[in-house]
Amino acid sequence: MTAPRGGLLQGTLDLLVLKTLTWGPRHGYGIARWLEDTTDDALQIEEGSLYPSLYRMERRGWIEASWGASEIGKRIKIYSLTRAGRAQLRSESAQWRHFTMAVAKVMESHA
Amino acid sequence: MTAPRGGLLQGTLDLLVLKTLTWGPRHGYGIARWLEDTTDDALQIEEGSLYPSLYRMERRGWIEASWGASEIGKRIKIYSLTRAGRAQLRSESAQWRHFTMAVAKVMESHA
DNA sequence: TAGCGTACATAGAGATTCTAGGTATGACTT
DNA sequence: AAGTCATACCTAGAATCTCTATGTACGCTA
Repeated sequence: MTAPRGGLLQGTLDLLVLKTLTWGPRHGYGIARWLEDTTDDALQIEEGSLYPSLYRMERRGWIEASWGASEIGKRIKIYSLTRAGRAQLRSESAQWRHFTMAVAKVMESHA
Repeated sequence: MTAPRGGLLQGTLDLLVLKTLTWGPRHGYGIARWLEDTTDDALQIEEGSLYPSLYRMERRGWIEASWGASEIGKRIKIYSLTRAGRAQLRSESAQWRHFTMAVAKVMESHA
């Protein structure tokens, strides 16, 4: 589902997660809640999309994880941005802007 | 993949093609050229993405095709929007705006 | 006749997202 | 005490889309 159509996130999940982590380390569940809150639930973060995404990005060296405990005493896996992750975020941000501007040119075309 | 990440079009190809056809019937190759011209080549429309997309949309009843001839005498397949295609375009347009606005909220967040 | 642009088509690979399950713990309710 | 809910992580497999690579065909031009 590109994005794709199957999925509503259309390939932007990594970008969204990386951006979220610029506000400090967070665990997966917390990232999902923050994204949903920030967008007034316009974005729904499915766990079946989120955890594989986190795993991919960790493997690529964009984020790193450590185990900790939440305020209510639950075991959580805390992710933070690496230097490479910051670079990746800059790159994906630029690509996203470039892409959406191109789509906007088409959608706002007249004639 | 999309959206997707493998692909640069992230699942928006159908939307872009439907929008292109609001300016009148066009053949596949012409749609690709128009999109590239309109976006100053920011979007590259691969034929391996375009033709399957046209097939899908024809099968779904969003566009319909008829054979014709180009100005230089080549056999071309001319697509036009159906009523269902116009409805689909309105729907996908709205979803796209909704989605990009949500992403923008995240990307422009501060804190 | 070699090359280029036009024009359509498809198979298979690659990538991402989603559905649908599973495991575990603590807090709160009945 | 038992049931339910929210928190929290994880994974397999399906679905979908885009891309790479390739093939066919024709007309023009150098």
